[in-house]
Amino acid sequence: MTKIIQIKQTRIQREKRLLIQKAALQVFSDFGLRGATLDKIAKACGLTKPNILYYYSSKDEIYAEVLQSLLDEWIRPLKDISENGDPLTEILKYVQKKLTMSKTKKQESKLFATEILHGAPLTQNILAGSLKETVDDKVKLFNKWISEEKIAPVDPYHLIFSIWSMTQHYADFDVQVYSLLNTKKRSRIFRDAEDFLLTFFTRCLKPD
Amino acid sequence: MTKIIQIKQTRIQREKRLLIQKAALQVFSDFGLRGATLDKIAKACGLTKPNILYYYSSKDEIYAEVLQSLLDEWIRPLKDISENGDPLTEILKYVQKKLTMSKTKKQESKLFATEILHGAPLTQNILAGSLKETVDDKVKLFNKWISEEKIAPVDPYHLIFSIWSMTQHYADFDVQVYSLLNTKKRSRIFRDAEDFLLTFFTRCLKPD
DNA sequence: TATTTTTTTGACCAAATGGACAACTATTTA
DNA sequence: TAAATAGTTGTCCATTTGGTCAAAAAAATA
Repeated sequence: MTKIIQIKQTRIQREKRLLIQKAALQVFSDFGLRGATLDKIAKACGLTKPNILYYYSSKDEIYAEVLQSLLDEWIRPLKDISENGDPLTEILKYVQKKLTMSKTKKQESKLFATEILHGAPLTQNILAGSLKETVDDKVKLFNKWISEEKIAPVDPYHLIFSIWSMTQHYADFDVQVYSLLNTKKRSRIFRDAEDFLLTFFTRCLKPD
Repeated sequence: MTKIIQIKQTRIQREKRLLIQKAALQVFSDFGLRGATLDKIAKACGLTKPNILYYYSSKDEIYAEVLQSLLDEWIRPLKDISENGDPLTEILKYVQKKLTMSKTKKQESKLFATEILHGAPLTQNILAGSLKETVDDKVKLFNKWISEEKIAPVDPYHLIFSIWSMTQHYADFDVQVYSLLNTKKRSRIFRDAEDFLLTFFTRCLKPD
C-alpha cells in the first residue's frame, strides 16, 4: 500500500501537462498571477480543477513552470549574436528576431513583463544569474566591436535595453499601439515597425 | 431622517481621500488591480477597511480615480512639444522629460503599464480619445518638420512609441535594469541613460 | 453647551478561491 | 482477463476578500 515514486512520465501526463501549460500561459498573461484562477485555467483547457491539481500540486507551481520554460526561450536569441558575423548585421538580426517574437509570442512577452513589473519575485535569481552572464558576455563583444571601430561608441548595456524595450513594446502595449494607429492590419504595423527600427539602429550604430 | 446629499467636501474628506489615493497608488502599482486588497491599502495608510469604504464605495472606484488622475499627468508632456522651438531640441526635451518621469514617477509608470498590459479595461476610451488626439496632432507637426527637412524622415508614430518605450523601460523594468548593471547608484544609471538616449535620438533625427 | 452632522470601527456576511480527498473509472501490464 | 496502476471528478473545507451595518466617537454648528 506504499506509494511508489513515479520516475518517468506516461503519455497522458505529457499531453495533459502541456495542455495545462498552454492554457495557464494564456490565463496568466491575461490576468497576472493573482488575477488568474484555477477555475479559469481549468475552463481554458477543458479539465476539472481537481484534475489540474493531480498534475500540479499548486497554482504557484504551474506559474513557476510556465515562467521557467519561457525564460530559456527568452534569453536564447541574445546568445545567438555571433562574434564572427558582421557587427551591424548581427545586431540588426537580433532586433528583427526580437520584433518577430513580439508578434508571435505576445503572451510570453506580457507574462514576462508582468513578472518583472511586480518585482520579479520568482525571477530575480535568474536575472542576476544566467541572464546577467549572457548580457555581460555580449557587452564585452560590443565593446570589442566599438574599440575596433566597427560600430559607434554607445553604452552597450543601454543599447541592449533599448532593443528590448522598443521591440517588446509592440507586444506588451499592443492595445495602445492599435488604438493610436489608424491601420487595422496587424501585419502592416509590424512591417512599419521593422522599417523604423532597422533604420533607427543603423543610423545609430554605423561608425562615424 | 432623510439623507442629505453632500455637495462640498469637508477638510477631513479632502485629507483622507488624498491619503487613500497615495496608499492605493503604491499598492496597485506593486500588486496590480487584482493583487491589491483593501486590507493592504488600509494598512498602507493607517486607516481601517470600513473607513476607506466610507470615502470610496468600492475598490474599483479607488482604482478608477487613481488611474484617472494619473492619465492627465501622463499625457501632458507630449502636449508641451512646441512647434515654435527648434525641432530637434523640442524632441530631445521631451525625451528628457519622459526619462525624468520614469525616475520620479515610477509607481505611476508601473500602474499605467499594468493597465495597458492587461487590456486597458478602464483606459481604452481615453487611449482612443484624448491621447489619440494629442498624438495625431504631434504626428502632424513631426511630418511638417520632416517635409521642411528639419528632422530626418522617420515614421512619427513609431518615433513616439520608441520614446515612450525606451524611457519608461527604466521605471517599469527597474528590477531587471538594476540586476544587470553593476552600478548600485540609481542616479548614475539615469545619467548614463540620458546620455545614451540623447546621443541616440540626435543621431537618428539629425537631417541628412 | 446642546444638538446635529460627520467620522470611525468592531462585528458580521456572502462569494470566490485554493486545495484535500475518497470514491469511481479508464488504462496498463502481467 | 485479472490485478495493478494511473487518471478523473463530485463534494467538501478553510481562508481570503469585498463589502455591510449599527452603534460609538469625534467634530462642527447653533
